[in-house]
Amino acid sequence: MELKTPVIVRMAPSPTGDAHVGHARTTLYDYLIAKQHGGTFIMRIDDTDTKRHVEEAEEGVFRGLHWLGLDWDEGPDKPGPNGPYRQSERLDIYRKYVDQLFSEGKAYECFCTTEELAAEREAQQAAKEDIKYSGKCRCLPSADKDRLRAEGRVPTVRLLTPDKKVGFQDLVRGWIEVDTTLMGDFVILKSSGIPVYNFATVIDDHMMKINPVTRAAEHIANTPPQILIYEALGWEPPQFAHFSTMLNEDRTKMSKRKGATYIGQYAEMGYLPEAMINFLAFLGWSPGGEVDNEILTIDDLLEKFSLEQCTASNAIFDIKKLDWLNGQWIRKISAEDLGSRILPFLQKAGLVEGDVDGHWLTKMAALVHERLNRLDEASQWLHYFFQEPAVPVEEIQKTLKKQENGKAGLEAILNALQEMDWQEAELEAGLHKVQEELGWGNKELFMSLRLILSGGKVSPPIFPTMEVLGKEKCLVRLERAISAL
RNA sequence: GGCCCCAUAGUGAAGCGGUUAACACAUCAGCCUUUCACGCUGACGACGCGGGUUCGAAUCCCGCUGGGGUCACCA
Repeated sequence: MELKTPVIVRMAPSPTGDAHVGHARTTLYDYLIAKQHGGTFIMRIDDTDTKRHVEEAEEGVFRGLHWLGLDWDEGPDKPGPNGPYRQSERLDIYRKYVDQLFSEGKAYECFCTTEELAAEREAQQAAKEDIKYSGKCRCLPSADKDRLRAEGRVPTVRLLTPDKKVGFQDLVRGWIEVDTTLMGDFVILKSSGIPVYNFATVIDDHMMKINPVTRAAEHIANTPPQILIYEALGWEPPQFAHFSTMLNEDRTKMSKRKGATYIGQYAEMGYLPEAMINFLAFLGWSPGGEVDNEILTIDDLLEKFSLEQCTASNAIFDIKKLDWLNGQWIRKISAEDLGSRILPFLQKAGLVEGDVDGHWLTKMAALVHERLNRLDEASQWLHYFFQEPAVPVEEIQKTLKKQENGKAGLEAILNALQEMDWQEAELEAGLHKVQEELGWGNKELFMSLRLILSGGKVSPPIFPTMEVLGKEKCLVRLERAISAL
């Protein structure tokens, strides 16, 4: 189905303090759609729920999105022709349209209390009837209204919903149709004078000329009532696209209790924004056909993305694949870049205070470049560059058990090392020479050296490690080990 | 429970009436290797079930089953 032009998309999060991964994916798709069509991307804050509103929460959402490298053309932080961009600042606008519907007889006041409505619903549930508003206040005589008002009741406004079928052509799912008799007259203006989400959204989307309306699948059920509002106002509904839901491994909706759901958490775990974007893009979309490479930059996505290739089925957030993708991205950036990205994690692990010599940092990054899947793993690979590791005496003895003169051999190595030029290549040549003289096997020589220098059995290749560690530290550790044996 | 959406290997997915049903992650094996990785090669592994339609169905239709969403003066 063709996309109507001009393309103006919007992302409308409620301010929750951080960007949910679902927000992030929708924002990414919005961003791509807008850019691909030379359109506009508007950020709008849906904060009509005053009870939940938290200051700074909006900023938190933006921070997460910005970290990913996503940005928009207009929004609360980017004034433009369609402002204001917070629903809480557009209340007058909504009011006007409520009044219009009211005066046209398309909406009416409802004096039912929350308790009465809850009781009504319960009764319906018990009787296994459809759960919907009965329409009790539809034809309330004005005398009754006055009486209720005098009692102090403040009415809500409900839309008079016609009995019919409403449908729409979803850009990713095709035709979706619902019978309105199932939903009853719904509230459009709360008694507080603030419109309900569905109403505010329609007004904003229409005034901002949003097309297509893009959002997650949980909004499918909101679409029919929204279309009814468009129709009541005499407006033409936009095109809609509902993206698949992201699920936990156990197929439940992603939530805080079941692992990381916020972008900020992924940043802290050491994922690269580039990898996150790459990963999120593939959850609910695929380039289709033959793909030679799944490592895509945002520019690649700009070229390949299409609404048509979006999937309608729910997708499980597979963190293992994210890990792999993140590793791929780590390998893709330069060692220097990796170094600067690793630094905060080394600081957080308490290995580094303040700055580190950039050249040295780059060399360390190079050592772990092919070994990292996440940035936070750097500390476990590099700790011994900053801290003296304990001497693993037992492991060293085990490694040298076939050598009667293990200790003497290590002393010979120490002596030879003292004379060496501290360059990777020199060290390699020099140590091979010592190895020949000693007659030790690879494992005996290099594993014991690795144990002594790094304190463990696993490390990057030994020669570059020695070079980066420096002559002094290496000799000291060797001496320490010899006396400990 | 009503309504809506969805359904290809463990996961992400290609496929749009005729294919030996791609590819990627994960898993397993081998190679590479001075440890760990990276890399390379290979293996395992799928059309949820039942009916139609059709010469022919993963592809179209219906039912079932399963999963998800939604039924608020939340968004």
